[in-house]
Amino acid sequence: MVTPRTLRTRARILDAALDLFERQGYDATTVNQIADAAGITPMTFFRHFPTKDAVLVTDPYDPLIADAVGAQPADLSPLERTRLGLLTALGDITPTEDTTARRRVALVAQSPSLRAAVSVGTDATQQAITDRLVADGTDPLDAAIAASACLAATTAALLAWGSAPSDVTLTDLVRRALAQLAPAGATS
Amino acid sequence: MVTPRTLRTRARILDAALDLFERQGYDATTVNQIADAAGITPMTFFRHFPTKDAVLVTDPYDPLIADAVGAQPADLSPLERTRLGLLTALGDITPTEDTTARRRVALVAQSPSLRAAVSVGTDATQQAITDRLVADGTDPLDAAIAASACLAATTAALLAWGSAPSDVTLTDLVRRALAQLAPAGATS
DNA sequence: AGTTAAATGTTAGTCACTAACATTTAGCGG
DNA sequence: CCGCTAAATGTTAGTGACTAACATTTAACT
Repeated sequence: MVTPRTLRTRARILDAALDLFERQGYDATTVNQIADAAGITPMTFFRHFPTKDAVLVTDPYDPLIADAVGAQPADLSPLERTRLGLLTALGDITPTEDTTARRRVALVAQSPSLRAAVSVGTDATQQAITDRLVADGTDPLDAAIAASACLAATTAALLAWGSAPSDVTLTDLVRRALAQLAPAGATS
Repeated sequence: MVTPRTLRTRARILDAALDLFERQGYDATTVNQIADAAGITPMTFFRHFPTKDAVLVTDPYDPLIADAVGAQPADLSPLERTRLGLLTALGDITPTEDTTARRRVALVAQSPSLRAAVSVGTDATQQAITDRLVADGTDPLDAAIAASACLAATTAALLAWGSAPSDVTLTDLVRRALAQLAPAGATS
């Protein structure tokens, strides 16, 4: 059940955490400090976020992305299908860009331990794409290669976006990243 | 100072850890158990390996790889330089393939938390390659994209190798992985 | 306003990992 | 073979992320 109270508490944790992370760094900030600043107990923190890094790392877009990949013409190479699928999905996702998104990404880009946390999420997305490709008859290894390479390029663009000038859009950077993986002479 | 005693202890820890990981899984195995099985103290474990996952995850090849990338013709695209550099470096690295390598990789492939640990190492390698490309005048984002995409494909091949039939060599799989990132019609 | 389920608090614990200091052990010269 | 010394190990005590079980409060809805 999603009650208003839950949302309020969640928002307060998020505010407190982002603030502390930016002021003292991610590693130097303890969950206890976040809980204190949010006026709650450490236990309550973990009821809203399964781990400390979950405050910064969340991406529930896996099914959407996998579907977009699956919707690409099956006669293309796995890499092309993944590439075009990601570009398509990008259009559906970026509208959500709220103001805190950039703060989050900038923080993630700074800490190696956080990038590890991101990689867990990416791993799930990769698996979703891979499964979808394999279901269409692609060899599992080829599928995993295509998915992981495209996602790695996308992630590189995402992290760069965190510290890019504010007039640079995420969409631009991701397009540029995926363009590098395009077969020579492709236009999209 | 590398004394024989140090090497013995290190080997005993490694044996005990691999054995326990394979029998009970990585997450279900505690450092205390490893220390007990190796006849040492938990503290001593951490003097030989900085973290629990360091027993399985180690790759000191960064400078070698970065150099191989830098040695590729500078008029190629960043992606091509990275791709060819990795293929070159592969020849210098794979001879080290000892019997436990496959056990290690197979274990890593199974646990998400371990793949996160791998990604920390990969991250360092990516940075090394990126720096090298940037030093030659490549745009930082383009460099990061090329490095991360190529490494992601390589990692996918590595993980697949862990559970591949024993007559499949790592070299074959990596070549296949990187071939997918080649411009259309390339031969190497 | 009262009921009740959802949200929070409390307590006690595990596990990875660290710091400071004490103790043992192995490798070395005599 | 013996002692000396530095390297290796042990001990103790602690921090921080995270969990389980149970008690308590709070807010949504009638």
